[in-house]
Amino acid sequence: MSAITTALTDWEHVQPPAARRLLTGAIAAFAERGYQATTTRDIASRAGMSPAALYVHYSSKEKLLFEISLYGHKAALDVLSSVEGSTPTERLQAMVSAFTVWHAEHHTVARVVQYELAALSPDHLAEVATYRRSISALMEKVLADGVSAGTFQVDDLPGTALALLSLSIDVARWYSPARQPPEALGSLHAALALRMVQA
Amino acid sequence: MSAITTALTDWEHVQPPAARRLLTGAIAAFAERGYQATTTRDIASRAGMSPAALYVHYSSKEKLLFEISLYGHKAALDVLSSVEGSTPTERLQAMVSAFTVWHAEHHTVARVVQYELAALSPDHLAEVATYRRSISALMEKVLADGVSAGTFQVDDLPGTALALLSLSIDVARWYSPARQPPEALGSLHAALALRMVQA
DNA sequence: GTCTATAATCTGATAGAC
DNA sequence: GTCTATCAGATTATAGAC
Repeated sequence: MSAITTALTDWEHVQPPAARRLLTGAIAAFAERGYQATTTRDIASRAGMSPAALYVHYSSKEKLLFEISLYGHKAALDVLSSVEGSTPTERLQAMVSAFTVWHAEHHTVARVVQYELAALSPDHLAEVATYRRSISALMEKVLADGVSAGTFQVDDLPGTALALLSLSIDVARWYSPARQPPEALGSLHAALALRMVQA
Repeated sequence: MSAITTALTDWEHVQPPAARRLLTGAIAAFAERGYQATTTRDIASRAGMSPAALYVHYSSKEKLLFEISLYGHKAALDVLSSVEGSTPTERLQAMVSAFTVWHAEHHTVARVVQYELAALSPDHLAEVATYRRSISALMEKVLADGVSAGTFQVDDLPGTALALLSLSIDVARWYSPARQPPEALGSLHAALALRMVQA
């Protein structure tokens, strides 16, 4: 597990602890009810503080969302880019599996990353959009490699890449830990993905 | 096109016209910014009315959301259940294609249907949940039929059915008419779906 | 760095005239 | 059935004491 992925798991890089409590409280609240339905009082009370204390650590509610979204996007990109494998087949399976596992394991953060983009300021949205384009590019690259090698047969490359990402991203919408372990879901999606593109 | 699907396209069954203008305005607003970020003033002004006029036609903002969500769920179920085909292969392709086309063509309503469930009251959520279970059951049925007939090979039936639905549902998240016609996307998804389950 | 208190604004919804 | 006016409460954010 890379440094950034480990960091996302415990958020220990967010200092001081009060700022971390606010951030993890905000993640839980945003994932549960959405950004707009979450109040600063709600976030502060989850962190055991008064509403005013939030503004010592974050200049606004939107800035808190941005911190979560930015770090979440970095972690999601890291998960895809740190995959290893000597063939396109191996890499595609590892990518789809890891991306699905991440969306299941971190489904609260993933929900904020995937469904609260509209609440970001234009500047902040532009910044996370660069990470989103990198994620799409990685998926398109492995498909192109497989086509070149003759192991994949893909008619619509951008469309197929988007469909593969959809499979993992949509996990954030419905996943609940009670349903199944993330790894089982990752294996299923990796197998389905391979069948979708195999020559 | 069945009666309910035609009706969803123009909402002519919503009477009087003032109620319809409020409802279509609410769909646009909810899809654009989400339910919580949309104000009753916003909805009313899109319909060319004062905020107070909304309450002559709908008893609350949540009731308006429920009307949209309920009818949207009915239409989505209708799209899946009115599919024809003599073999599981034909029916699966037609179902995935039609479900994807519906989510692209009606991506504003679909966004409300798929992403605003948390804003519904417990009673209203329970009512739309019955439609959601029917949708899942239809997808699981066609897979089971294909397995029985020997044309499909499916290891995890509920998981694969959910993955197939995900492919279409996630369209509501990213679709923009500028990107591609709904039918092209439907064909792509139908082809990918078939490869996912073919024996 | 946290608190209490509060400013300034916005929210869903209602009252009553026309 | 639509309007203007408004209520009662909630919202983000700030001021100033400790």
